[in-house]
Amino acid sequence: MLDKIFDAKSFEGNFSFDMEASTRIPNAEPFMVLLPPPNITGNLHIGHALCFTLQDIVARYKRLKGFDVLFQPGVDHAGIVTQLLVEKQIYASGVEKGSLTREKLLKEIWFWKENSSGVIINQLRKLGISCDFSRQRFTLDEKSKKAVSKIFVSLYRNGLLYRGHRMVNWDPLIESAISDLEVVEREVDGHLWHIKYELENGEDYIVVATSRPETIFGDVAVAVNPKDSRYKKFVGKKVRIPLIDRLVPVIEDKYADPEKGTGAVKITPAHDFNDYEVGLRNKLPIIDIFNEKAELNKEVPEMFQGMGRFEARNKVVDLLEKKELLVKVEDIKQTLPFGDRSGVILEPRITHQWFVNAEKLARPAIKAVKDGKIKFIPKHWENLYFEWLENIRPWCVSRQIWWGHRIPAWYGPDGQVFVAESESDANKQALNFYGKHDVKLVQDEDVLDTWFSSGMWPFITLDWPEDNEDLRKFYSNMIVVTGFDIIFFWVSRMIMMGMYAMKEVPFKEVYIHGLVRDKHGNKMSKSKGNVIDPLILCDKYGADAVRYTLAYMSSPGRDLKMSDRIVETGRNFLTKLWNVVRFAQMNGCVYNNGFDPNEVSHPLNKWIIFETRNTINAVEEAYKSYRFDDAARLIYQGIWNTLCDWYMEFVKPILQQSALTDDTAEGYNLDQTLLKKDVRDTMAWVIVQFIRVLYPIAPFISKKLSGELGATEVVWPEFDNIQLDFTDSIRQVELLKEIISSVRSIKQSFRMPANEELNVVLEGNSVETADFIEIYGKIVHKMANVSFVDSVAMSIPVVLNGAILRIGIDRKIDVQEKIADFRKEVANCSKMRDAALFRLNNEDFRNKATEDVVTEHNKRVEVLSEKISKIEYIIHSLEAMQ
RNA sequence: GGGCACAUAGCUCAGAGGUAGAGCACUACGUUGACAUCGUAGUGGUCGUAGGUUCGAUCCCUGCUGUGCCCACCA
Repeated sequence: MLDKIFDAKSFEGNFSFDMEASTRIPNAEPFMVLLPPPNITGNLHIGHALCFTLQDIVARYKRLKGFDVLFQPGVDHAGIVTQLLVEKQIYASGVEKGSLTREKLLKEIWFWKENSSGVIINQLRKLGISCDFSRQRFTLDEKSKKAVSKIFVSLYRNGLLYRGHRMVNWDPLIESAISDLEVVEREVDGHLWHIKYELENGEDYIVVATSRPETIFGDVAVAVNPKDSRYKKFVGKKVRIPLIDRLVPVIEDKYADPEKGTGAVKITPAHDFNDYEVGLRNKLPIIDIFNEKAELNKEVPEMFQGMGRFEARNKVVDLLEKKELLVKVEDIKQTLPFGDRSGVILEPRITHQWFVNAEKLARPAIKAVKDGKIKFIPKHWENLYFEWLENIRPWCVSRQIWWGHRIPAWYGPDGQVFVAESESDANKQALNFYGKHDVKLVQDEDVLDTWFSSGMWPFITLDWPEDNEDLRKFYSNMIVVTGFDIIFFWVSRMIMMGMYAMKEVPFKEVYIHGLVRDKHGNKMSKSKGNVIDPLILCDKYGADAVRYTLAYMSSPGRDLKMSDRIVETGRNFLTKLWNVVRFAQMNGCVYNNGFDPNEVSHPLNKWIIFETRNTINAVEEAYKSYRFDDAARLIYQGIWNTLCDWYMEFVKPILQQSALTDDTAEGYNLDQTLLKKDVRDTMAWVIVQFIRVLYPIAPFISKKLSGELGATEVVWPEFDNIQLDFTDSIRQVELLKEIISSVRSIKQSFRMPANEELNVVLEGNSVETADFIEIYGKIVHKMANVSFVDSVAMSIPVVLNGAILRIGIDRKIDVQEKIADFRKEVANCSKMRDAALFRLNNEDFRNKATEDVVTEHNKRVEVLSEKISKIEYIIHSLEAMQ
């Protein structure tokens, strides 16, 4: 027997789903859920909890539906983030900055990884995520390394990957190139300094506006627009760069915008993307004035060398002012590029890097989605996907850090590049190239962008390039569930890489979930202190409650506002379910494997079977279309509003001997014991069906309660064999519900105590009144405290659907208020009826509306008319009572 | 500058071309042997705004306003 107190902690810890996750169904239809590998940098946050819960629901649902489900887990090495984190720790422990070696760092990170991935796996278990942990993978494990090298070499040989010397976004803190996607634009306050550039002969000057005066040392020209008459006279002449007196030409270039600044712009090709282009167009030299930390290098006057860029800026401005070369300073808002990981302002920098020709890889990836081979849910995210891929630029994949996939390229002493899957391959190539053995090759120091390997995750996890059954089965039979923020980073790259390596889409569906926010709708962040830890929530309310709540709130394409309060809704529901099973147990309900719903005879049982079947069919539709919110809601309503509020109350008189009279059974020629058994079986059956469909969302409690009821196996409910005729049962139960509600409502509105015993008369012809009273009399008595009689002296009449109920009263009651209510209702009904009539009188409506709608309108008018005349009759009789 | 999404009850959100829904909150009553993490009955909305399409629009289309987000540019 269940405890009175529902305590998730008492049983959730006892379940491990590893076994069932690794139990596969050999010949069934394959289905794979690709878990986005969490970074090894930290704990799981509430966003992970949402993402993983939703995919776990899918995985469990598919398993119940008989698919061969592979739910593949893993963790991501997360290059830059991890390295920054571990470096920080090492430095904090007293190691001096320059002294850290590659070997030492990697050793420390591997140590960190072992610990961290263990923590993550435990957190996944706690959340009940049913991955197959025996197949855990790591984006930097040996198999991944092989696959990454193979793809790298293949892309290189096909001309889709190359080494180039060009301008990239450079992070001076990390001291590495980063990709365009890792750049975040932020608006900051800045200044625009207007600086005099004097002509060579000193007779005149041009004023140039810049937000970066420290870069004047890298200036190689001043550009003006060819159409700008103001500066015509300067073109072709030379101006003097302040402070260093270098002479540079004034050139014409369309890039100079007469509207912006002063219309004359200084050109610094080494430190600005636009200037770089101008430089190329005009064959200007390139003067790089920064080192990799964005400190000024030997190209600048000695007093500036080694200075940081911001310090240099102040100094330059200072000197300019002293030399009266500063015309004015404007305050401006400017949007600057920051590194998303380091948080520092980035520098454009010309370096040697490896690039992927993303434009070519994007074409099949775009086509796959255009052709509908991959569907985004919700669909509108496809726009974002197309927008990005259609304007994609070369993808810089090399990083000047140590943690990651080392680039499989080797250099000869003359700089000759040998790209190979292994060092021995490279040596072979070198032998071939140089024609001699002893040429020493040096491997590229850099590593690959983390997303290079993440993009291969769908086939890396299936042991590609090894040909195997799982790879053939599961590749392209996957779903990916993830947030919109990594559509560019991850989803699109998986599609590009997948189309390239496998010539086929990796997955057919991409479910994009919303962002979890705090209760005010703010983004969660450590600095705001509004972060909700899913594991703390699990401790407080149980993992099932957290899962249920996340599912309940996840309507497609919408963000979720999370709070403890909302999780209570989930917890309360599970408590209710717990008590449902407790009630069933107390009344001897046990799941009976041989129970046949077709055999039940009591209309209450037929009715609840009907309701259960309908609801669960709807739940199935919801799961199929990934409407987790609908699924959660439907189960909630089915259990709480239908099973608890009605059915369980209906059958109490039957289950509880003392309240049972022979009448209840006799109407159906049933032995009391048989009827009781019927109800017990039905109740257990209904509860078990609901528990089964709840299982994907709340697996712990479902397992526990299912077991308590004696249904050891969780399988998806099947209703195909139910052939019952429900018509009469539904009509009767609907009337029953209406009677009970009406009596309760009348009692409340006249401020009668709910437990006051009253007599009622049922007048009507929709069902056989006598039979109805015989079957349901006791139930109505128990639930509404009224007894059916043949007549009453004084009564308050109530209009039911197809019947009138007279509620007997033994004293005069002020019915004025009630009369007013009824009048309001008449007015309401009339309004609705008139609206329907108005349409019916409209020829266009009759001709153009569908037949069903017209029929429905006719029916509505009829029903409303009847109702109105009944209410009017009631008003009349109430008035007579006064 | 280009694009996407959203706007429904006090709050959080579902919803459908044809009679507006839930949970929470609120009001009143209630501890009857599953459950006070509960029960019963209520209150509460011209579905952001202006047009258009339609027999009919809260739903479809367009403009507007507001909110959030993405991309691009900035001397």
